[in-house]
Amino acid sequence: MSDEPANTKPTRQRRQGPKRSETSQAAILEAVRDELAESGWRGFSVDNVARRAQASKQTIYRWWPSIGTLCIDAALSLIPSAPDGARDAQQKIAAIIAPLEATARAGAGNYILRAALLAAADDEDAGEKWRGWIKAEIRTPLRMILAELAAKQVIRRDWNIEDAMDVLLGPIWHRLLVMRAPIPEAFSLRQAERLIADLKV
Amino acid sequence: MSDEPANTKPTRQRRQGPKRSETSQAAILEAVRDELAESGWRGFSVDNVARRAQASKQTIYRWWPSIGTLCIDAALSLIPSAPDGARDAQQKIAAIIAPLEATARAGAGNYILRAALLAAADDEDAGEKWRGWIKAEIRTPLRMILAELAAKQVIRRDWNIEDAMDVLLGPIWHRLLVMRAPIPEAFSLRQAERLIADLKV
Amino acid sequence: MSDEPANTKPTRQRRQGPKRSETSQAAILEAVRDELAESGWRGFSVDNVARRAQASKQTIYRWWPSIGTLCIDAALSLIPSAPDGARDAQQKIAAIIAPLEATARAGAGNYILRAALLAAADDEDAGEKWRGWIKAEIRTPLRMILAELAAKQVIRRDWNIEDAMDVLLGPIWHRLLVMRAPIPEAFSLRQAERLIADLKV
Amino acid sequence: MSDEPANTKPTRQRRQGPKRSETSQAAILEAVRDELAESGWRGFSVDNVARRAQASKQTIYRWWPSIGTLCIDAALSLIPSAPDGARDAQQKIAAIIAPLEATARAGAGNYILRAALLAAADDEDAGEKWRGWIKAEIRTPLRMILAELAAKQVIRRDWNIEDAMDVLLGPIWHRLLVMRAPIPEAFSLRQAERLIADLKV
DNA sequence: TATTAATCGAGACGGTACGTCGAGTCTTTAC
DNA sequence: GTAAAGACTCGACGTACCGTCTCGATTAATA
Repeated sequence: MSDEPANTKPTRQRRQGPKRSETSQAAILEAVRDELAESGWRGFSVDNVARRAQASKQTIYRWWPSIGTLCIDAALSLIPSAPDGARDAQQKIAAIIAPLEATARAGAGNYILRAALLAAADDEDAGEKWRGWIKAEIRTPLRMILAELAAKQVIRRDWNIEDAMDVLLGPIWHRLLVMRAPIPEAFSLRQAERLIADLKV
Repeated sequence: MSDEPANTKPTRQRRQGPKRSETSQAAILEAVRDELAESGWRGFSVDNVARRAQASKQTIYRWWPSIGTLCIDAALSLIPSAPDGARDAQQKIAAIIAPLEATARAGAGNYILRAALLAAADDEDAGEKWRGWIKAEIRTPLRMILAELAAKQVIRRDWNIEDAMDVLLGPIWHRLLVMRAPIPEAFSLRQAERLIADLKV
Repeated sequence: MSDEPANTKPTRQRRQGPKRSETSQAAILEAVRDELAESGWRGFSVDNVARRAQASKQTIYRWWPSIGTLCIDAALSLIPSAPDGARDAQQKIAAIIAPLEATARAGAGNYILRAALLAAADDEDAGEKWRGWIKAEIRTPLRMILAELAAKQVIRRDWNIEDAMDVLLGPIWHRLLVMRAPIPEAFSLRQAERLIADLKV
Repeated sequence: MSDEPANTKPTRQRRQGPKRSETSQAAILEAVRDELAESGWRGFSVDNVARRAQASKQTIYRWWPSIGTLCIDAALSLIPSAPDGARDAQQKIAAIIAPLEATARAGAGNYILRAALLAAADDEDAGEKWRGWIKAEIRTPLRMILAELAAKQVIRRDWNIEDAMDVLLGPIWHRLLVMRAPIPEAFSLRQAERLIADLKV
C-alpha cells in the first residue's frame, strides 16, 4: 500500500510465495482509523492496532515503513474525491478543498484527520507522504485554475502558489488543529472567494 | 508554573518547609525545550527531561498536571512579547502575531513551537492552555483593534472574530505545521493587510 | 540476589531512593520455579514469569543479568542443606550429594532441577553460577573428606578430585537428565560406597 | 529423515521429483549441526536452519515431527560406529561408549552433542528418540556383554543393567553437560574398568 | 534551638508499548 | 507431489517510558 514496486521490469519476475493479504490490510487500516479517533497521535499504539485488526505486528511493519505513514494511509483512505459540477472559478477552487472539509466535518473523520495531520507534522516519513498528497491533489489543480484565471486576466499575473495555499488551506488547519472548532457550512466556498478577491487585479 | 498559587483562601496559611525551587523549574523548562526540539511530540519523554534537567520525575509531576501542559509552558516561555511602535492599523494587527512568527522563524523555536502545537492539538489539557493563551494574546487584542476600525467605518460592521482569526493565523499553521516551509519576511504584515482588505466596507 | 555487592567499603554509602522489594523478588523466584516445572528450559519465558509474579519485566532484568542465572537462583533456593549426623566416611560423602538427590526426587523439584541444569549447560552465565555452587557445596567438602581418608591410608594417595566427582555425580545426571528415570532409595549411599571402593588402596 | 544417516553430500541439485530430496535433507542436517554448535539449544531456531540450508520451513516440518527430533537426528548423524578389534571384556565395553566420547571430544561435536542432549532432556519427542538410540546402541550391547561375563562368573550374578549404565555413562554427562570439562584420553577404558571392578564377585 | 512539614535527587515498582525475531501453518509458483 | 519462497497469526525478546511510590537529605518556618 505504502509503496508499490509497480513491476517496472518487463522481465519475468521469479517472486514465489503467497501474495499480500488484502483482507488483512483492510482490517489494519480500519483499526488504525479507530485507534486514531480514540487515542490521538501520541496515544496511538501499534499493539492496539494489531489487537483490533487481529493482525500481527510483523504484518504491519512488513508493509509500512513507519507508524506515521500508516496513519497517513489510513486517513487518505477516508478522504473522498472532489465533487464535479463546478461552473465558475470560485466553485472550482472550492471543489479542490471540499473533500478535506467534508472529512474534517464528519464525526470520526474530524478526529482521524487531525491525528493524521499531527503524524505528518511530527514524523518525517509521514510528512513527506502527506505533502505529496497535498501537492498532487491540491497544489497542482489549484495552480492550473489560477494559471487559467491569470491568462484571462481575472487575477493578476504575479500570483504565488505558496501564498495561495496559505490563504486557501490555512483556515482549515486553524479550525481543525488549533481551535478544535467546528467548520461551518460553505467554508470552502468562502475561502475560495477570499483567495480570488485577494488575487484580483 | 502551570497555575499560579491559587491561594484562594485568605485563611492562615500553614506553609512550612522550603519553597518551590526556581532553579529546578528553569532547568526543567530548558530541558523540555531541548527535548521537544530534538524528539518532537511523540518522541518526547519525561524520563529524558528528568535526566537532562537532573530533576526527579516527582518534581515534574508535582508542578504540572500533564505532559502536554508542560510542553505548552516550555513553548510559551520562548515567545517574546509584542513589539511597540505600531502607528497604523495594519502595523498594530501585525504586531499581535509578530511574536509567534519570530518564534517560528528561529531555528530551535521552529521545532519547539511546532511540537508544542502538536501537544495542544493532541492533548486535552494542553489544548485548553494553549487556546487560553491565544485568546488572551491574540483574540482579545485583535477584537479591540477591529472594533475600533469598525467604529471608524474603516471596515464593515458585520465582521466576525473567528473568521478574522482564520485569516490571520491560518497561514502560519500551514507553513509551520503542514508544509514545514520557512516563513518569509514581512509575513505578519502581509496577513494583516489581507485581513483588513477582506473586511473592507 | 544474583550477586551481592557485599558492601566491602566501610565508608558511608550514599544510595538514595527505595530499596529492593523483597516480596517482589520472592514472587519472581516462585514464578520461575513454576514456569520451569511446567515449560522446561526452552519453553521458559520471562513474560510468563512476570505475569505469574505480577512483576514487571524491568524488575526481573534489573536484578538478574540473564535468564539463565535467574533459573539457577530459583533452583538453588529449592535445594536443602546437607543433613547432619553422618558417622562414617561413606555417610559423610553421601550427605554431600543428599540434598541434590532429595530435590531430584521431589515431584516439582525433579522438573525444576532438570530445567535449571539445562540452563546451566546451555547458558554461559548460568553455567558459571552453577559450577560455582557445585564447587562450593560438593567439590570442596568432598576434597576435604577424601584428603582425610588418604591421610588415614583408607584410600590410595593418588586420587583425583575430578575423577571422584565423575563417579559421585555422574549417575545422578544420567538418571535425572538423560533417562528421566526415578532415583531409587539410598542412591547417594550407593554412589558413596562405589567411590570409596574405587579409591581403595 | 528420522533414521538414515545420509552422510554423503553431493552437489546441490535445483530440481527434485515427487520423491524426497536427499540433498535437501543433507543440507538441513548440516545446517542444524552448525546452528546447534553456534547457538546451543535455547538459541536454536528453525528459521535460521531454513536460511542456512536454503530450504523451506515447510520441508523441515514435513519430515520431522518436532524441533527436538531434528536436533537428535543431526547429532546422531555425527556419531561414528563402534570400533572393532576389542579382545577382552574391558575393551569390548569401552568400545560401546567410545563413539560417544569421540564425538564429545571433537571441537564442533562437543557443542552439537551437548545441545542435542539438552534437546533430549527438554523435549518429550527428542527424549524418546534419544533413549531409543541409547537402548539400541548402548544398553543392549552392554547387557549382552555383562550377561556373558556373569555366565563366566567373572562378575556377580545380581547385576542390574540400569546401575551399570549409571556407572558407565554418568561420568560422560558430568564432563560434557555439567562441567564443560574436556574428556581425557582413555576415558572409556577407565569407565569400563570401573564398571567391571564394581561388579566383581 | 529543636521540631516539623514541604521539597528535592534518585530510583524501584507494575504496566504498556516498542520494533524484531521465532514457531508453526498456509499459499503460491516452479519443476 | 515435492520443493523454495515467503506471508500469515501469535507470542516472546530485551529496552524504554509512564505515572506512582518510597527513600534519605535538605531547607525554612514554627514552636
